[in-house]
Formats: sequence, C-alpha cells, structure tokens
Amino acid sequence: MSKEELEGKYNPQEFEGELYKKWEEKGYFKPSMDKTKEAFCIMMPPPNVTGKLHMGHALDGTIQDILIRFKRMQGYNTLWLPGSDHAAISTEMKVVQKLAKEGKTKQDIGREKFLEETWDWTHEYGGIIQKQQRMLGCSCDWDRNRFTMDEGMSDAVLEQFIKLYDKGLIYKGKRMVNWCTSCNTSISDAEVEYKEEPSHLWHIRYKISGTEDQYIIVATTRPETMLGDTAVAVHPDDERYKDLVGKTCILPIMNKEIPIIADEFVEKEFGTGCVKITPAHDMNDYQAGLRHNLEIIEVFDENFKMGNLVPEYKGMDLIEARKLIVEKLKEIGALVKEEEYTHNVAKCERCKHTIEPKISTQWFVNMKDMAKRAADSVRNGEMNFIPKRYEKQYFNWLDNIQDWCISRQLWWGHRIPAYYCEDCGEINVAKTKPETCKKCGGTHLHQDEDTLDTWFSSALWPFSTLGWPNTETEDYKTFYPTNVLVTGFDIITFWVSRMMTQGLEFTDVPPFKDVVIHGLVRDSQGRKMSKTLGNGIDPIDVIDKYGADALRFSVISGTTMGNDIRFMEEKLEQASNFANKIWNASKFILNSLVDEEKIKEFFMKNINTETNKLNDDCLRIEDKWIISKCNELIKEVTKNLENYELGIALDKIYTFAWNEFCDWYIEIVKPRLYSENEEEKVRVCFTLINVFTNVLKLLHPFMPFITSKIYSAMMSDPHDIMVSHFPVAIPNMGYEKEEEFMEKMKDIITQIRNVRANMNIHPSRKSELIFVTEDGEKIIQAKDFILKLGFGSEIKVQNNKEGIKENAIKILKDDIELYIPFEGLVDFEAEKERLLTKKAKIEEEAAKVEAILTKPGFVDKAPEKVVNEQRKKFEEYKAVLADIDEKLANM
RNA sequence: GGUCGCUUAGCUCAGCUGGUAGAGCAUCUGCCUUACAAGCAGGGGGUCAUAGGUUCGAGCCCUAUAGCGACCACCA
Repeated sequence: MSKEELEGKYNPQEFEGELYKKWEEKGYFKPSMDKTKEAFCIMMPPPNVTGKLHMGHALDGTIQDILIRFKRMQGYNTLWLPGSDHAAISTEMKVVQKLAKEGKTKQDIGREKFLEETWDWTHEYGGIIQKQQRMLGCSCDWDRNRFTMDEGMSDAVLEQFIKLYDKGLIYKGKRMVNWCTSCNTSISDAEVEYKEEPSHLWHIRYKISGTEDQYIIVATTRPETMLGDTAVAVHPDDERYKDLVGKTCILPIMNKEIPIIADEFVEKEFGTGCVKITPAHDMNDYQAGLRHNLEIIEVFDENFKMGNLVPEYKGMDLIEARKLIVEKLKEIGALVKEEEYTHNVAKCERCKHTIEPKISTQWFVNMKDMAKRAADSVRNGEMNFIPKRYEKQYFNWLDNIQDWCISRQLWWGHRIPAYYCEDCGEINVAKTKPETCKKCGGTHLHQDEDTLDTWFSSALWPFSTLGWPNTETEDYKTFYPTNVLVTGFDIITFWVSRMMTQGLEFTDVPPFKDVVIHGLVRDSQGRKMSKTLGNGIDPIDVIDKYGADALRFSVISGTTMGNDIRFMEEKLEQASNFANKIWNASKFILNSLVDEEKIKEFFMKNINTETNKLNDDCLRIEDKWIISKCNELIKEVTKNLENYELGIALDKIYTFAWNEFCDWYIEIVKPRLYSENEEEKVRVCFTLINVFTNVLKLLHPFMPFITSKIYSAMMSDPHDIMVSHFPVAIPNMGYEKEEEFMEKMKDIITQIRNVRANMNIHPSRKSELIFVTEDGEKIIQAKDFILKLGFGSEIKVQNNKEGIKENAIKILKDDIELYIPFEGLVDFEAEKERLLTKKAKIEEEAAKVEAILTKPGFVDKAPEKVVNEQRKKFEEYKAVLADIDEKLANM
C-alpha cells in the first residue's frame, strides 16, 4: 500500500469488493479459537434460502457486523455464524408455481421428484443473498455457513422431535387448525393475516321448540355453515334470553332440534346477542362445542365444497351455496334481516387465499411448561431484551401460549419421524425407519406423510449450528450459549420465544444473553416497504450508487435501537459526504507526513511505558487538547457500543472527526506543518497519526471499507485494521487545563470571525490582535494558529490596556480581553448593531438565570454544583453586559 | 377490545440516571483560504401535541385528553 492508493476522489466502488475478497482470503472472519480469549458469538437469523437482500436484512446485517467487528477488535474470540432457512411453505410454493407454468402439479411428479426439483431450485437461487451480504461487508465465517436442511441440522431436528415425544410433550391430536384452502396445508396462527371484506350480516330466526310463534334470532355472516349448527348460544347474563336457556329450537332447512345454551364468550351487544354454534367450522364455536359437549357436524368435504348433509347442495362451491341457502331461508320466511357488513376474513399470508378453520389430525407440542420456563428466564434477568419494552410482547405470547401445531401438509421440510404399523396401528417414533413395529413386531411400516413447521428447526438454530446434539464439539463448548441475537420485532413471538423454549429444554440455558430488537425500515414517506406498493429500496442499488459504507451509515446514524427507520436519500448524501471528508483528511495527513521513523523515535523517547502517558512537555497545548478529546471519545464510544447505542456512538465519531479534528485541529496545525521546524512537524505528525488512527479504528465497525482502505495506505501495519486493537481510553489523562484553554481560544476565534463576517471584511484583510491578560504565556505558545484562524497580521500580548486605540473592537472571554484595531476598516454602524443585538440576547439569558437563582428554594435544595454553575454564568453575563455598555458609550 | 410506541426547527430524526434544547437536509450571508465547493466561515429558525400534577427546577417523572402507528386477541 502507498500514497498513490489514496489519490483522486473517494470512490467506494473501486475498492469495496476487492477489500472484502482480501479479508475473506486472509481468514479474518474466522474465530481465532484462542483459548485465552473470551468467546463472543452471534448467530445470524437465517434468511430464506431463496431470498434476496432487502433493507431489513441490510439493517440487521449492519447491526450484527458492527457488534462483531467491535468485539473482534477488542480481542474476543469472535464467531458470527451465517446460514439460511429452507423456508418450507415459501420455497415449496415457488416450486409449485414453477411446475404450474410447465403444466404440472407436484402430485404429477411425485414426492421424490418434487424434492429433487426443490433442491435444484435452492441450489440455483440459494446463495444470492449471501453474495449480497458480502457486498454489505458482513464479516461472518462463511466456512461455518449452515442450512436448516443440511445433514447435521436435520439430525438435530429428529433428536428434538424424539426427545419431546418420549417426554410426552409431542402428541397427535384432532384439533381445529387454520387450513389454507389453496396450499392445502395447516398453517400457524402467525401465518394468518386478516383482510377487511364487505359482506352481509344475515339475521335468521330459529323457532323455539314447542311454540308456534316464538323465535330466537341469530346473526351470521356465514349462513352456509348453519347446516352444521348444533346449538344456539346467548350470554348467561343476558336478561332478554334468560328464559330460553335450556330450551331447544328448530334449525331451519335441517328441521332439527338443537339446544339453546349460555356461554360467556357471546357478546350481548353484537347482532342480536344470539350466536349459532357450528363447531366444525369456527374456532370459537369449536371451543364452545367442547365446553358444552356438542356434536361436531362437518358441512364441507375435504375440498371445501358442500358435503352431502343436504343432497341438493352437494359438491357446490361455498359462495354459491351461501346464495342458495339465503334464498331458501327467505322463501321459508326464516330470514328476517339482511344488513351490509364488513368484517375481517382470514387469509393465507403466503398465497392470499381464504383460510378455513378445519378439524384435522395434527401433531402438537405441549408448550405450557416450556413457555413458563422461557418467560421466567427473561423475568429473572438471564436474558434481556434491548430495548426492554419488547419483553412485554414476548410475555404476552408465552403467558397465553397455545399448543404448537408442528405438522404441515407439505413435502419440502423435515419429514415427521413417525412410522405407522400397518398391522397394529402403533406409532413408532425413530430417527430411521424401524425394521419391525415395537409393539407387534410387524414389518409393514410407513412414514407419516407430513413435514415439520419451519420454525421447529429454526428454534434450534443457536445450538444445532454448533453441532448439537453433540455437545462435545469444540464450537459448541466454545460458543454456546451465544451472546447476542439481533432481529426485528416481527419475529419475537414465533422465533425468539421458540428458540428460548427449545434452548432451555435441551441445553438448560437461554441460547443468548441479549436480544437486540430493531425496527422496520420504511420508505421516505413512512410507509412499509412492500412488493405490492413497489416502494421497496434495493440495498444493492444503494451500494452501487453510494457504497456499502454509506448504506451502513445511513441506517445507523441518528437512530435509536427498536425504533423504525425512515429511509432518506439525504442520509446517504450525508454519509457519502462524510466518507469523502475522511478520505480527504487522510490525503492531507498522508501528504504532510514526515518520515515515519522520526515519529516512532519521538514516541519511544517520550512515552512512559509504566503509565502509558507521554512526557508532559513533548506536545503543545493544541496537541494535548485534541488527544484528550479523542481519549474522551474512545471512552464514550466504547460505552455506547457496549450498551448497543450504535446511533449515538456513530454520531459522536462523526462530530468529533469532522468538527473537532478536521475543522479545528487540522486548521490549527497547518502553520506548524508548513514551517521549517522539523521538531514541530514531528510533534504534529505524531498527534495527527495518533488521533486519526483512533478515529479510523472507532469508525471501522460502522464503515469497514473506507477505514480499512485508508489504514492500509497510511500505516506500516501489515495487518488489516479489522484485526487491529480497538482503542482503549487512558484514565486520568490530565489535560484539563489545555482543554479549557483551547475552548477559550475557539470561542475567541469564533467571535473574531463573527465580527468580521458581520462587518463584511474580506479574509485577505488582516489586522493586529492585542491580547490583554495576566497570563499571556499560553497565548504566545498558541500564536501561530491564532494568527491564522483569527486573520491576524501580528499578535501582541500585554497585561494592561496601554496604547490601545479607542475605537478598537473588543472581544471578551473570561479573563482574556482581545482588542482588534481595524485601522479604518471598521463599520461602526454594523458593529453597533451587532452589539445591540448581542446585548438584548444576553440580557434575556441573564434574566432567565437570575429568575432561577432568586427562585425560593433553589439555592437551598439544588446541588451545590448546579447553583455554582448558575452563579458563574450570571456573573459572566454581567461582565459581558458591562463590557458592551462601555463599548457602546464610546461609540 | 387488550398492550405498547410515537407527537421536539420547514423536512427527517437524536436528546443517557430531571439541571440553560441538538444534528443532517433545506434556508440566508460571505469566501474557489495550497485535504476537501461532496468544501470553509457566519447567521436565522423551536412556549419540545394539549391540560393538569410532582419538584427549587420537567422535552425527560405521574395523571388525563387528542392525533398517528404497531402488535395481540376478536369481530358470530
């Protein structure tokens, strides 16, 4: 590497890809496996194997990469393990769609061939996202890349299933499940979405048994299910219907006698307050049916056409049947009212088709005890949510846990390891197909056709990736339990909570210590990015245009963990301007640098190896100031990173690098750099390199490419910045006086600029600067930069006002007075105006402070420090006001 | 219906355990000063949603209200 590397403009496309390749080749992403170092591990939430990188992934990946790079530089034995998820239903659907284009169905080609096709598909489209993650700069160990369907992980799933089954926690049962009428599989509650649809509310009267003209009126949106009604329910406290409870009524069309029951789930206010109960086709009715021991009568066949309860409707489409049944009811006078009504209809999240509740035989996991354990683990602080508020969502789910339906009527996934004996019907659960039935010894066994819910395997992710169920692998012993999980709030329930339950069940510890939850990346108008809206931003386009560093900056700077992020083009501009600034600063430093040996020599000569501090007289005030500021920055950024306050950390680095280091220090130091004084140059270069290196290192986790590029070009370190040591703050540096002085000087210089800007004086017009102070020593030391930044022609320091012209502009800061005789350049009207404005402003401020000070109780109750601060401030204001008055009087 | 979050400069957002309101962009003024015009210097702009309360002191804590948003449950 050399100077030439940094010539020209900042152009990330030129080096980002190349750098990543180098990192990967050098094995920097792999854990050191150094036994003397503490381990730090993050498991990447596995994206869908055929997925493409979207903004959510970009954010997720950036956060994890920042954390892992930070820890790696701190010397931890770090592992960030990547992978992908087989995404059962999502992938299967894509392959089904592909087959459909070829005019085939999955049944046509059969299970085996279908799985082959699907594997081909994952090989063809899998890995795209991983290429994209590389473009983002993700420093994960690709050699440890895992897939939820690979051999080891499939074995872990079998182990999990068998263990839970043997413990009696997995059972097969008849339950009502959500059934997608298009995918033809059960799906979980989480995969159901609701969509508002206009419909009608039909009021139907059922005649009370044994009466001629007494009716009970029910309201329903699904008249076609009435054929399967087995009761009518009212609320037990509903006065209107109290007398009817226990009686029976006649179900129209079917002409069947059904009971009138009381159940709390009925809402008195809704409709007529009476509900027809169809246990076979409604979740609530099903529950009510169980409570009241009602018969379950299925109205539809397995294809969701009308069954043969009433022969004339048999085989009919549901919507069509509904129409006919409504007509029929009208005809027999049972329909009393039909009103417009919009209600939520359950839809499949994947295919958008209607979900029907269906009674079917499925495999379930009894979650009760595991859920309690998982909740308790967070309650007693073994695992923490960041930000904390998200734990409520987690508790809410676990405290109301339902048994987990894990079987899916899909082919792509882990097939359920249950083998049925054709001779005696016994269920044999085993990793591989048993030769004989354990009960009867029969040899005719066949495997369950269903596969497992995707989340069943991803629930094991934090440890199955490390070798579990073998707990003796080096990786498992080193990295489990992991440290942090980074993910979005949308999968707290079905992923985080399941990893917790399974982790505790199988490993007895929570699989991670912290769960960092981030928000959604929204578009510039605050809308969710979605395919249907077409408002999604492709992170790859962003990288192509602005570079990965800019993208990373844009999703971290100015954000708070857990809050949504609004994607703004301006943020990318800001990011790339910042990168450009750093780039140019590095060019400047590199071109001004003296021989590196001299800097080393300087350092060796002046460093105290015991305290890690430099000899007090080897640097000048401004050098000590910036070093001290930088030290403070190191301290704060480290703390912020440890607390996952990434946005705050990045913004602090940004402000320091730009406003303190570039705008002030570099400008301050230029006269010394351009001088012929070799000793001064060495001091400056030492400080520049010292501070800038620290800035690069602090910034590296956030913007890995540019920092690596510059570091390699500037430093003699043959290693990359990503494996260098993260800066460590020195306690009690002891440069408080220098800091204080420099802040004063900055203030004075700002005032000079202010005066000049106000009077419209061209930069080329210099003027004399006369300081009046008791302590001129430091000002003389700082002469060079004060002259340059203060547009001075020469500097005089004296301890009285002798010889100062009446009309000189006066600037006051604490114990320092500065007089600028402008030699005819002064625009007195402008200056007068400026002073008056300033006076008014300060008077206002002073009044505020005075009000605070004179408020009863303040002096007694407020901490002394605060009181003193206020008093000091008040006195300062008074002094400045007196000064302005004096000045005005003389004008 | 339950839970949670948000409301701060024209726009997008920061603001840690209560102690004189910040950034980026936009805007206005002046500068092509030998790293950077993707820049430098200077300025303007906010009764921190509303109403109460606690406190010497509230953007921050408490209570209510309004608007927006999310999640969970459910809508016969």
